Amino acid sequence: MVSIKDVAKEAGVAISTVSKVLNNYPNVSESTRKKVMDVVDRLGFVPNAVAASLSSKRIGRVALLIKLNLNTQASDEISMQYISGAVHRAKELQLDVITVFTSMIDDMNVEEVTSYFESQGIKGIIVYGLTTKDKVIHKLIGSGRFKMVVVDAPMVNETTSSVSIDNKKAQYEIAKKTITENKCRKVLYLAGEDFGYVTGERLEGIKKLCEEKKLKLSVRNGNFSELRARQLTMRYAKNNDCVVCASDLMAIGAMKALIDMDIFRPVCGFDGIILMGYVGKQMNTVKQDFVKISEVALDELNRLMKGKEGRKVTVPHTLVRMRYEDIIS
Amino acid sequence: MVSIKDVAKEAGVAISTVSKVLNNYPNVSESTRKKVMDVVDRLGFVPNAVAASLSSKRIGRVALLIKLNLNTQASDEISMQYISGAVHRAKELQLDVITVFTSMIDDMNVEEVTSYFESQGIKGIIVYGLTTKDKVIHKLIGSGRFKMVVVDAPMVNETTSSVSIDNKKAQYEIAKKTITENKCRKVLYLAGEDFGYVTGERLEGIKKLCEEKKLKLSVRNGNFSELRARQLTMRYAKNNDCVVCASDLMAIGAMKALIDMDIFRPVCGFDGIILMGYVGKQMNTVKQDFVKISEVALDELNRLMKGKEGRKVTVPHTLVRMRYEDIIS
DNA sequence: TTGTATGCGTTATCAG
DNA sequence: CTGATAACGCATACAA
Repeated sequence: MVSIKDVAKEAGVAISTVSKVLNNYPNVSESTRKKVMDVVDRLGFVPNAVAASLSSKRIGRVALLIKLNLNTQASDEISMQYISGAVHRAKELQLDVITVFTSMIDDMNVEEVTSYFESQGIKGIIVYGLTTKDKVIHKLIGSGRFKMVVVDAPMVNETTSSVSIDNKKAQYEIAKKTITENKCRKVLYLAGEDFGYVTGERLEGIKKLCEEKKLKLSVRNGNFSELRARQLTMRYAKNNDCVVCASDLMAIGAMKALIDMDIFRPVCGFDGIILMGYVGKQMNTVKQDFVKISEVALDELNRLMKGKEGRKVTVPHTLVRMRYEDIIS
Repeated sequence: MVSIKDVAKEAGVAISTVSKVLNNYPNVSESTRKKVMDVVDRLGFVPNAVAASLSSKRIGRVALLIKLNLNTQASDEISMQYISGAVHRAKELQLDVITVFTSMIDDMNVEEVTSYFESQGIKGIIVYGLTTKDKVIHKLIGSGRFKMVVVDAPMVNETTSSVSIDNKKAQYEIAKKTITENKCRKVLYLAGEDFGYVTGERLEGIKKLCEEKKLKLSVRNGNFSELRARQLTMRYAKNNDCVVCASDLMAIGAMKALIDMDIFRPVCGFDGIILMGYVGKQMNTVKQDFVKISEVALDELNRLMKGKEGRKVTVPHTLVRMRYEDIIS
């Protein structure tokens, strides 16, 4: 393995000089800079990230904290898009990212989680899909020990930024579209789980719409579960004109239930996952660009690590209609 | 951050002694071992993995090399299951795993990839979904620089093991089940992509069956693509009695095409992904336990890193029929 | 502008 | 069985 020592020897300079060149220090003459870079290229030297992060208190690595939920197809798809966006952007920003799955830290307390991340040389963390139940993560955010970006949860402080779409607005818009297209008066709304932050925001959206339009609104807790949505639809859809769902998975469950019940009600979802295309019926949904969201999250983390303050960042969304023809490949 | 030094001081022993206790060295008295462990627990000390991997020439870290394929739902699901299995087993084996996505090393040559992994302190790599096109990975395997386990590709040498189900047998069995259930004589087989290793093995399976049963076999290259499968089915299904597919995704494409053509032909798939349950029709398929496969891969890598030789490991599969009722949650 | 020396947290070697 | 001490590869304060 070619190390910085080899480069130094070969270039006839000191190790520290090589280090300075590599890290773009100002006080290096152009001639030695070139001399060193030539050797670096020739030897194909790549700095040892492990050693660097040990030695330096600087930049540090970034962790993507991902929930591994094997029960639903949808979360796999979303997680993968998040990862893809983050990895891509990290490469551009020259940040060293690692992915950490919540199952790895499930049974740890804050101190343990902190030491775990520190033991990995991590300075910044992106949290995807935080719920109010995740006490440990909340403490982690409060501790200020790491720079953090929380996707889809309104956590903001000195060292923490939040990144998400405008959930309230999106829910308002997609429901409005569906409802006006079908002239509905009575709305069945299947909400997400109590512990999710987006649940409340989306609920506000539908409430605002129903107040404005003077619609009758029935809210049921669908818990982001396809099965639960199916049951609720079976039970309550008949007395309503449409089913507005806080997630695509619930929309799928609702739609399949309606088909089995042999009645028609317009259904709309939320997220824009590919699975929607497989259901056979077209449905309105909010399309979130998860790749983009994750890229923005990384930009934001980069900003925080440069010492800036935490803030709230909103990413745009679109309204779409998912069809099988669009997703097949 | 509490370090090994703090533990040593607190326990009144030398740093090296603490290290020995932590790494289960033989020559440590039971009394000091206990004394040290007490302090470790009390202080909540977690060894710094970064420093450890810098210092040690030993075990080292493990990388999971994952293909990020955003075009298909199916691969997301499979990747996530692989990751889940690996992460879980790694925790049990006390191995430090990191996930690396192929997009990160796409434009590198062997030397660069090697330095990249070395710079991450990686000693062992698990490769998921290798194709014959991945020249760089092949060179990596040949180099013997890392201990490697290849999932779903028959690569075996001194430092490389292969882990997979018996693809030939599985394809034989699922096709046999479907064909005998429906008394078929003419079989349309939609094969995987040319570059995939499993493609050839599965093809052997169906060929063996058709020879034994004296069935007429038409093989088409479906390229693991749902769309391609749809097109091929539209074109060739009418003249055949059934459609045997080398992947679930193709089976879904074929089934949807058949529905649109308004003709019935039994279809069977391969993999056992959840998406199968969403298609509306029940289909036979081979269920691979991707979590289990990944666990086995990690066990195998652990074995290699202990100096054992590479070998071929086969994981059992099952035949199932996927229904919506089974996958909804 | 360049080089020297020290430390990051750990493991490994070798005396004691 | 235990404890100094030298690496590991790199960054950086400080000296030259």
